[in-house]
Amino acid sequence: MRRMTARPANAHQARLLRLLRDGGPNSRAQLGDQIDLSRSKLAVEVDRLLETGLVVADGLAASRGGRRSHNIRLAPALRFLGVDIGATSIDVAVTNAELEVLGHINQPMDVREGPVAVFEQVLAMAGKLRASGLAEGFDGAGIGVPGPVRFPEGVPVAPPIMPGWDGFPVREALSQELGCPVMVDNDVNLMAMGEQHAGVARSVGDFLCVKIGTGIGCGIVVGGEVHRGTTGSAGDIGHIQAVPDGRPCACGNRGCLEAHFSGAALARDAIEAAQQGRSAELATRLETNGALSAVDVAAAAAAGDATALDLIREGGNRTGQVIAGLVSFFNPGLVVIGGGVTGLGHTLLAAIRTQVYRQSLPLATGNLPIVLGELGPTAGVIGGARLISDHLFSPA
Amino acid sequence: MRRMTARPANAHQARLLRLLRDGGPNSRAQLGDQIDLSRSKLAVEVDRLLETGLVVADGLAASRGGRRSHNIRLAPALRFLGVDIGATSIDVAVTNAELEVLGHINQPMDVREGPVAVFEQVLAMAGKLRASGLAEGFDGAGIGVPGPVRFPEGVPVAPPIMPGWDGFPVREALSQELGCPVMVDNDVNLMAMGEQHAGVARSVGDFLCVKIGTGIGCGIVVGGEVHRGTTGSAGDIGHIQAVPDGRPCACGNRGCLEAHFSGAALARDAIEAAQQGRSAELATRLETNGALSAVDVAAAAAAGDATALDLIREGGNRTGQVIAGLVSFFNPGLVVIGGGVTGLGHTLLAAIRTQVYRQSLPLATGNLPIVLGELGPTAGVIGGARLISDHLFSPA
DNA sequence: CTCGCTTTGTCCTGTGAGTGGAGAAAGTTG
DNA sequence: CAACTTTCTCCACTCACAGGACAAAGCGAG
Repeated sequence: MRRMTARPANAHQARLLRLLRDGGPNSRAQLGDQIDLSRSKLAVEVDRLLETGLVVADGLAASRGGRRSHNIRLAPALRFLGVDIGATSIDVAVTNAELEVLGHINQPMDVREGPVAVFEQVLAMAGKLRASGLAEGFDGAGIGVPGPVRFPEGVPVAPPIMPGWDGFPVREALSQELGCPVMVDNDVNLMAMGEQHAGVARSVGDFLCVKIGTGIGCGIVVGGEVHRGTTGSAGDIGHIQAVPDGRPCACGNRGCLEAHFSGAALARDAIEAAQQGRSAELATRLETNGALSAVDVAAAAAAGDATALDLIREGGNRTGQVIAGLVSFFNPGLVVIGGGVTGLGHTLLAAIRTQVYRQSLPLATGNLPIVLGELGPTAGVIGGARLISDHLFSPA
Repeated sequence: MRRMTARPANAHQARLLRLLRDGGPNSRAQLGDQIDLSRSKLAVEVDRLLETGLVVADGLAASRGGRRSHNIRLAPALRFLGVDIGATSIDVAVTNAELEVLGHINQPMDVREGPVAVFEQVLAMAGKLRASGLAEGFDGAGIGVPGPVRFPEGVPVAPPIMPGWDGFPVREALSQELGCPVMVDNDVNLMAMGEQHAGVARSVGDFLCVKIGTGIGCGIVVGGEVHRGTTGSAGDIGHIQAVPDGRPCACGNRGCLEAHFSGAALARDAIEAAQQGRSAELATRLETNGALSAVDVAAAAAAGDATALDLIREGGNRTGQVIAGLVSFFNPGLVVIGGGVTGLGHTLLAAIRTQVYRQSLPLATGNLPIVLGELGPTAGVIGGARLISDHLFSPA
């Protein structure tokens, strides 16, 4: 099947496509209420979109006291692929044009195996989704990778945790393999876009989205747009100093936030605590599993283990301290906490909140919600779909 | 004289006004090269602007091998007022429509004397400039105040160092007194706009402008626009924790950057050093002046005083540490250092650079210039003129 | 000085975007 | 069936804008 060949011809059409994406099916009249165009002009643009096949008119809506309206909706066959490549696993999902997740699969995989191996896996996963009948093909894909990206070209630059990816033409390669347009971004930015589109950050213009997983990063949204920085490394807060003369970090400095709190650091601390006999709960788990991860710490904490709770609290304090600085600096309207370690839940959140509310200025924190992301692992893939749809739903 | 009554009627006219402001006089042909309009349409819009009196055509330019062009320029009588209210002094300047400073005066004054006293002073200074023949009146004024501002209304909110200003309708009050449109912003943002318009930050889209004066603040420019944050307190980095369990700060916390390094903190440290006999140079100055300020420390350092140099270096290190975090987070294309203590010059800059280049990620610092502002005390007033001209030169 | 060339500025017409009103189509309620 | 509502279509008019033709003004060479 030939996929989405057309693109909106002008800003009006782009606007209409986004309205349909974000608001679902709509009548011409309803669209007219949301866009600053006369009914006649609107009708013309809708007709042109119908001609291109990007949108379809199917069926009539129930009457609201007058003539029944035609349902205008985005082509139901449109499919976007959202791919979230994490440090240790890959998420792939298909969405329809409204960015609703139709299917989602996750596979463990170490990103350090390199782009070739990872892409093989991604393509296999995409193929599986297609084979299951959810899509006949993909009209676009948004990919997140755990490192800085030169956004216009879609190429990772100097990514610390994914050697072998530096300069690899991710966008071009995947675009060829998938046969559709591809956009690439940092995984944290994707998460921010996901929460912005369908999560807690709807209708917030300026917010921060802190992702604590294997590493720590922060998506920055200014005026509804992701801020990527001059070299694409904006939001890389894992190597901000959290503890003066603290632990040595892989980056060569000492006391980086990431060295003191992240999925990796937490696991290491937990193992140490277990081996030193400071926590029976963790020791048991270490013995049965042979290893420990953030999930074990969360479970131990849930079981009331004091050491586990301490670990979480201390990490939350460190993180909160750094976030407090960022809040003073950036003055966001919302802070979202997400990523793998959010399983640590309320204990973590409470520690972060305490630090931020105590250390930042009242004016900046006065009305500042600090909340967990509500989309979990789907934030990234929805963000990917959103990224590519924003691209495709803009004037050619 | 009646002042600027007209406003640009559409985006084209606004664009033309800004081109003329930033590029000086221009022929119709040259304007056509810089704007995406046909010559005919351009001519129409220029004619309309000529009718309103906002621009004038005076004289012919030298021939460049063909017909001589008319010089189109902004009305030469247009005057903007830039006002920079600092913690301890007031700067007022008049500019022409091209934002060139025609006259600039400075008066010491403590902002804590409150808005009424300060405005009396500002009006007196503005009157002096007018009386000197530099302006027959003002077409607009941009005011900077040393605290957070609710920008749309032009009202300071919860300003820590200027009690008595909270909620005072600065914009409205001054607009009445001056009889012209007024815009109000944080002084740090004004400085950033000044350096962006006429200083080191020309042609840089994303940059930070750190102002170290009585307090410490940071102007944030994203994509050419000042980021003010949700409550107008963005850039308030003076109360980011720089030293864990450090000195008590007026804000109630400990170890704030501002408590360890700022004009006020530096003066206090210098007096302490003088009294403890750690610096003969500073002691002499303390005796003759009865007090010490950042200027004295700068002079002592220039004279080779080791203690003074140490004070500067340590402050620079603290500041650099905080900036390093912000650089990792924001990934700017430039960092500008300005404000009163820039008299400390190269010693300070070197300390800041060392910390930033050591602590931030190579990708973020790789090509990051860290420089002193080049406009000094005029940055703020030029920024003020820029602020109001941006406002007036936008579609009504 | 005249001729050819260049640059600048003006005029005019055609095209297409966009508005707003009239009214047709399709429904509901009484 | 009449009166009223909502949705959608059609049409005429306005205005923004492009682009070409052309006039105005200047330079340099012969």
